[in-house]
Amino acid sequence: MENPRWLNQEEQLAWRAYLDATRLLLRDLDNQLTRDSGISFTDFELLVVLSESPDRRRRMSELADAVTTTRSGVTRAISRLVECGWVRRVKCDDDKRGMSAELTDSGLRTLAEASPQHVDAVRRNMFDLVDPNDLAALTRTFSAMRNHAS
Amino acid sequence: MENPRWLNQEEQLAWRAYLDATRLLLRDLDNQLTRDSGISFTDFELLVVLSESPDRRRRMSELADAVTTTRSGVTRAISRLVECGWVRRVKCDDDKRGMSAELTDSGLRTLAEASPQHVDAVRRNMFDLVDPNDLAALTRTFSAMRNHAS
DNA sequence: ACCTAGTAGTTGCGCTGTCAACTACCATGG
DNA sequence: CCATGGTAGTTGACAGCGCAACTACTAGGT
Repeated sequence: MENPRWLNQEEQLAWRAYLDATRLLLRDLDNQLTRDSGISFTDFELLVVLSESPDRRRRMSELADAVTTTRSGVTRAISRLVECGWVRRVKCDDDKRGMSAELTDSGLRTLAEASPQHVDAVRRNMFDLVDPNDLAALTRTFSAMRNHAS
Repeated sequence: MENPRWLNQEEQLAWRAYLDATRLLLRDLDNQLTRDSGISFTDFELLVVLSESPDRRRRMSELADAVTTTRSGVTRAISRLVECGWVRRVKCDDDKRGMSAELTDSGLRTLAEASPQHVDAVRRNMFDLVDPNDLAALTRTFSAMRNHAS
């Protein structure tokens, strides 16, 4: 690495703003959810994925992919959610190793109650601040990054 | 909250891409740093801030602001860095409550060795994938978000 | 000078997340 | 039909982080 390609002025600006804003945003969203609905952000995301799944049910490993975490992370998160009565563990019949998580009615209700305030927070702290002409640039950039990391 | 302003299609796309890409990127950078240089990403950021400070020295609370963390987070991180010999704790003489962290020569050397590979990773996983015309949009957006959260 | 409200930093605690190791199971080839 | 390499999920050990409580100190008003 004899000739490092340092970031130029503008890239540094973008980089720091991105890091700072993201950390602030994620902490904020987590606080808002915990305070208003007693759910952590990660748990909320899992509930969302489950609610959008056929039969409100999804394999553990698919959940891990869907929210970009490890399998063990999902195991523990689902354990929490089961504890709360929002999710049920269901054995797969086509793969005896497999486990699915299934959203309960209570979980769906909780999600429905938490969602409006959450979207509102996402709007206030992000999308209300995004110039409409810039939205496509964000999508382009982060899609490219996600695909690259895949 | 009788009329939640749900995200539209494009906003949802942007939102998920942003979340996924960011998590992947941060994990990746942390792994790269740990593997290649034995430093975590948070610790690295602190070393950078210190290296840019007058006398390579900075108050604890300023460090917390600079990297968008809590004070307790900084206390523990600095303890780790002191343990490694990369940072020294220095009492403030103008404020007897105060503490500063000071980068040691060894810390500076470590930082200098780690940086090229790190910037390279940041480039490969982010800036190489950003259309130059989109960079300003990123800066605008995240600066606005940071200011809003402040 | 003193009292009080506030700030700087640290620490105990609990929570969450990751890694590596483990068990149970699948699936392919001989 | 069994052996073998790979996959699904869980768990134990462990590290990092945030909150709240605490100590030490500052600063402004009286």
